[in-house]
Order: sequence, then structure tokens, then C-alpha cells
Amino acid sequence: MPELPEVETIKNELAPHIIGHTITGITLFDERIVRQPPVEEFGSRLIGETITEIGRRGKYLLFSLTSGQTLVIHLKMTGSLWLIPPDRFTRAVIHLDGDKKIYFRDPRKFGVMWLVEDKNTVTDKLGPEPLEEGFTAKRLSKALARRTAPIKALLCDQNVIAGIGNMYADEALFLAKIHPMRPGGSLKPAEIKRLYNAIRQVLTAAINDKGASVDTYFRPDGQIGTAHFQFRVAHRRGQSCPVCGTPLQRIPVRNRGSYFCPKCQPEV
DNA sequence: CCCGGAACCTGAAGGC
DNA sequence: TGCCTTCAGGTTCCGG
Repeated sequence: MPELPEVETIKNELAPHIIGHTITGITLFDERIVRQPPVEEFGSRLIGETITEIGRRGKYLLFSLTSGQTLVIHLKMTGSLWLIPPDRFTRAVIHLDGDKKIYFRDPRKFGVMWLVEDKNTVTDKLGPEPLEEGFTAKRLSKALARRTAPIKALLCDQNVIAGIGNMYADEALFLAKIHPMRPGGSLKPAEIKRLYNAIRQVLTAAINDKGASVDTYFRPDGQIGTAHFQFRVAHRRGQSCPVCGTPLQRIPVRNRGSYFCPKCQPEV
């Protein structure tokens, strides 16, 4: 699942290949992949545009274009962007000059694209970027204050913090020794500080490992990332806690599988 | 505003 | 072997 480290890796590895290149055509194998504007306008407004910059906000990829428009891509659960032809799950192709292509692969068809005049119309509700300076333990504390929802759900809420999903929420909560069902507002200052540090540590390490290929995440050259080999609890069904050896538990939180150590992350 | 659950989607995996 | 059910989860929508 592409979360912040995966999207960041895709951005970094795509950039040197496509910045400065001009879009010459768009192929859509399923028009539902375009959320905005109407699909008839999408291609014509993109053709002739040159990609000047690639950014990331949360899990959104932002392709800046010469006209000032932004092509926004969200890979959702199973999307990936390839510089080489993938397989039958290609849902769209962005053709560039010099015979380059960006293939949008997405088995489950959740991924979407927008072409907008102002990228903020898509990303303005997102919470802070966890790896930027504006994100502080104090800000995390304020975001969690008086919230009764499980901390796991709040970490995955893009309006609270941008970019964290199921995998890295589990990893951060394990490092911080916090039970996923704890109400957000019940965390003590020391716990918030631990959680803050854990979030930054987990995301930074995963970026260094080029993301986690637990399911359908691939890098633009088709390679996998290796961050999942460092996972302590996430997706480790049936395995034991790497710290104390207790069998890991899996419980649903907001209908999402959540892995944790019942001994290292006690309920109270 | 806050919270929780359903819906979207389809391949993979497991049960019988 | 093959059919059927369940699981996976980011985001959005909806009801309370």
C-alpha cells in the first residue's frame, strides 16, 4: 500500500526521468481513473504541457506543469507508476516526448487523477507533513486532545497527519508502546512524545529502504522496496513480538487489520 | 465537529 | 479441479 514513504520514493525515482519532458498523449483503459475535469477535457488540457517539478503532499503526487496547472495522482491501495511496461493491470499511460511513458498500474482500480488549476483544491484539508519542521510534538498533542477515537484511527486520518496509513501506524504505535485502541485524548505527554519520535523514525527508515512492498507496491523501475523486511509488527500475521516474544495480536480498528504486541502495548 | 461503518474494487488465498 | 467466500485498505460518504 503506498503510504508516505512509498509515494516519496516514487516521486524521487520518477523525477530525473520525467522533469523537463512534455506530455504528448494520454491513454485511458478505464475512464473512471479521471476524477476531474470531465474526461473529454483531461487529455486535451494535458497535451503540450511540460512537467516542471514533482512534489508530494501526504499520499498525493503533484506534477507541476508549465501552464501552472497541476496533475494530481493518488495511488490509493494498489496503484503504482512505472517507467517500463508492467502487465495487464495497466489502467492509463501518460506519453512523453522522447518516447518515454509513465504507466499507471492499478489492479483494484481505486487510484485516481485530477488536473486542477490549484492543487490546494485537492490537498487543502490535509494535516501536517510528519517529516517537516512544522510538525512538532506539541502540534500532535493538540491534534489528539479530547479526541475519543482510537489512536490508530487518528494516525490514519489524513486530516490529523498526512501520509500515514495502516502499516506505518502499526509500526509507530509499537515503537511508542501504545495500544492501537487507546483513545487519542487519553495519551499522556510522555506517550505523545514517544509517538512523535516513533512516527518520524518509522517514516524516515522506510524512505531509506525505498518503501515497503507488502502487496502491490513497486518502484518506477519495477523493483520492490525493502522497508517491510524491517517491520516489527505490521502484516506479521501469526508471528511473535521481536522484543518480548509474545505472539502478536491482530484486531480490527475501524475495520482495518491492526497488529500489535499485547504485552509491549498494554490496553491501559 | 466527531465518530463509526459501509461502499468502492478485484485479485489472492483459503475452505470445502 | 473448481466454485464460493473472505480478506486486503485509502478515501469518501452517510447516518447518528
